[in-house]
Amino acid sequence: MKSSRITLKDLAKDLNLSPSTISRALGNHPAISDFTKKRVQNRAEELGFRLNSIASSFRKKKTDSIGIIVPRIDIHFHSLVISGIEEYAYNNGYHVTIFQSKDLLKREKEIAKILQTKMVDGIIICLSIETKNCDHFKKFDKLGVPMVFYDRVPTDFEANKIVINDFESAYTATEHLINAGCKRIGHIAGNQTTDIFKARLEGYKAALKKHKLPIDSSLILPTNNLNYEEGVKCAQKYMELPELPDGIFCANDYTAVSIIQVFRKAEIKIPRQVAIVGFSNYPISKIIEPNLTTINDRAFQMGEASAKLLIRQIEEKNDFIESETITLKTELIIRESSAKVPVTKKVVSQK
Amino acid sequence: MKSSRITLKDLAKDLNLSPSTISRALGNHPAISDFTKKRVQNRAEELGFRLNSIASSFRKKKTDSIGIIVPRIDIHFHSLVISGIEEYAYNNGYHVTIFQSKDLLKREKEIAKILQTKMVDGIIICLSIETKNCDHFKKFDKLGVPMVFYDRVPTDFEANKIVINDFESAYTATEHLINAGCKRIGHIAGNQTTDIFKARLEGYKAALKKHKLPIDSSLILPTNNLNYEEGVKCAQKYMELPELPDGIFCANDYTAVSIIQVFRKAEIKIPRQVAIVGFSNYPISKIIEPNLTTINDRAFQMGEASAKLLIRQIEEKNDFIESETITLKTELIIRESSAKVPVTKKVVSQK
DNA sequence: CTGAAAGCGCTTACAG
DNA sequence: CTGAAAGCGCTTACAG
Repeated sequence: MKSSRITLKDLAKDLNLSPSTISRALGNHPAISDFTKKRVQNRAEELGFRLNSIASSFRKKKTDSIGIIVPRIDIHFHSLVISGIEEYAYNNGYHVTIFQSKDLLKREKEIAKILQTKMVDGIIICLSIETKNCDHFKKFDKLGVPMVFYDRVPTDFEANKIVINDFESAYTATEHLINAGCKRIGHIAGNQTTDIFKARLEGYKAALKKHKLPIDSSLILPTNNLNYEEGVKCAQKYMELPELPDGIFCANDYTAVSIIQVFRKAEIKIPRQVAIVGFSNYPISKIIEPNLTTINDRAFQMGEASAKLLIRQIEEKNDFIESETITLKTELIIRESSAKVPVTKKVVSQK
Repeated sequence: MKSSRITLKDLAKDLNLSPSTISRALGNHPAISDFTKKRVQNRAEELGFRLNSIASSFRKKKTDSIGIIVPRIDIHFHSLVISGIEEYAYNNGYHVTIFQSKDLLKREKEIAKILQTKMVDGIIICLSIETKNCDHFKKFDKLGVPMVFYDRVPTDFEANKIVINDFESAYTATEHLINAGCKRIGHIAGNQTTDIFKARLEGYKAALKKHKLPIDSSLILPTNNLNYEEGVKCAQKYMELPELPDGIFCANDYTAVSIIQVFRKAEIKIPRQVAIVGFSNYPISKIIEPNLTTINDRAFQMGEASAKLLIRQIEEKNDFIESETITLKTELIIRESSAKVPVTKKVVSQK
């Protein structure tokens, strides 16, 4: 059934040339005459010859493939990152193979083992939420396979990282609320075992301190996953307080949206009574009413930057660089949900 | 820098066994004694030996890899499908390599050529919006590489397809509006060069006919991409009519959401004055107020089914089957946006 | 139950 | 500018 493919040798026989010459002609080797190249390339096209890139990879010890490990593909943030990776990789002759850890350490370890056999040229990873140490990735260092981590990155070992400045972003978001006139600012915090959410909480606190506002722990509500349902619960907790906050910085957009909806049902005016700022610039932030002020976390660019750094490391093999960390500039997108006084639409870039 | 990997031959020498035996022991071949297997496997683990699966694929002419071509990874529907594919593939020993056509025929053709060299065992494809014929995929048939198409599938040649019944789903959605008491039902139609959107329009018309309601072409609004902005324009067009429709079946959720928002701003009551039904069960359909009645299009299951069918075809090589088409059951999820008379939450499965 | 040998389809250092 | 030859790291049909 599987009709046998034409090999490079077949093509060589057909053209009365050696396999060496065919290989070089197809690879556009400078030593081959233009006449021969044209002849070979035309005939290859005619016969529908396709190089067996597995054989080629095997011989060259280079697969032109990048392994990606993400918690889940269907989380919008990760799908944007993957899209950015694929785009950059494609334009540079690489292809991407994707694995989902499902946020399980066990599965992440399994995938790491599989990737060691797949001979990928490099790996891009967002750690699972369960991952506390990166021993299972150390083998890649030994094998000389470069790795780049994004978003949830390791703290226990030197590694290439693409991150945003969560502290600064949170600081900027909180300061924006302060500038809008808020005095009692709450924070819906992400899981405090994860560094990025710790940093967002710290940024929030720092902004309050800077502006001499008290840090009121009753206004800081912890969550596990920052999902919509947890947001609803947080909104209810705020409503049970003797006094509502007048601004809330949420560690992501889902909780921000749920707060808006619960408050609106309770006839609490947004932004007049409570101004809201989210984090991530999810599509819903442009649709929810009022539109949500939020932080653009550069998901697509994070993917591009990850792929770019990884491919550079694959191709340069610069022995003097131990690791690189690239911090992307975020952007505060100001929309209606924080406009205590009506503002014209504007954007504040984090410096 | 790249420390040389341990090969199977090294392991053989270390254990004083032949490479044949090592290969069989690692592959759990029945002819090898349990004692030898244990010895080999333990020593492999000790030395951190990892089989070079490129060499193995090359030799076996089997890569255990599936190529995926989607328009874009960051469209939620596709990210769910990919997630379903990855999940099923992973559990069955395959990995997935993803390419984005960006809805460009030119790029889709490029990717098809690349995949011919990559020696993938099979391919899953959602056609680009520009694709009118599938000549660029015919080569895979010749090479004996199975293909499965989902969602946007070819009509010009026999192929394995995973689809939903768009006609029936649209019929069910429209009939639901009729049962809710609507008499003047509009439809926001998708690009009519795409079969699935043609089918949704036909299903809508068929339901009206069945219930002896007139088909009023002024209520059928065409769009190109069914995006939010087009939805806004459609809403405005409806408002310019001498009389509003009392129900609208939208070919996707984005346009449904935009209609809801524009109408609400104009103080048009939903669902009392106009009932709305969407299509796809996007996350936003649960968040928008009122919650959106919609069709669950089984994106994740579509991915699972695609992978399952593909892997079956890869492994069975049944020469008697020309092609298979699997139609997934959709589900009408009834929420507030269509509740002319208040209903308790329920779900109607398409039979 | 184990081994020797051939070979998968390329690429590349070497030679001319 | 082109070719002969070796070999990448496995697997498997064949032999014992």
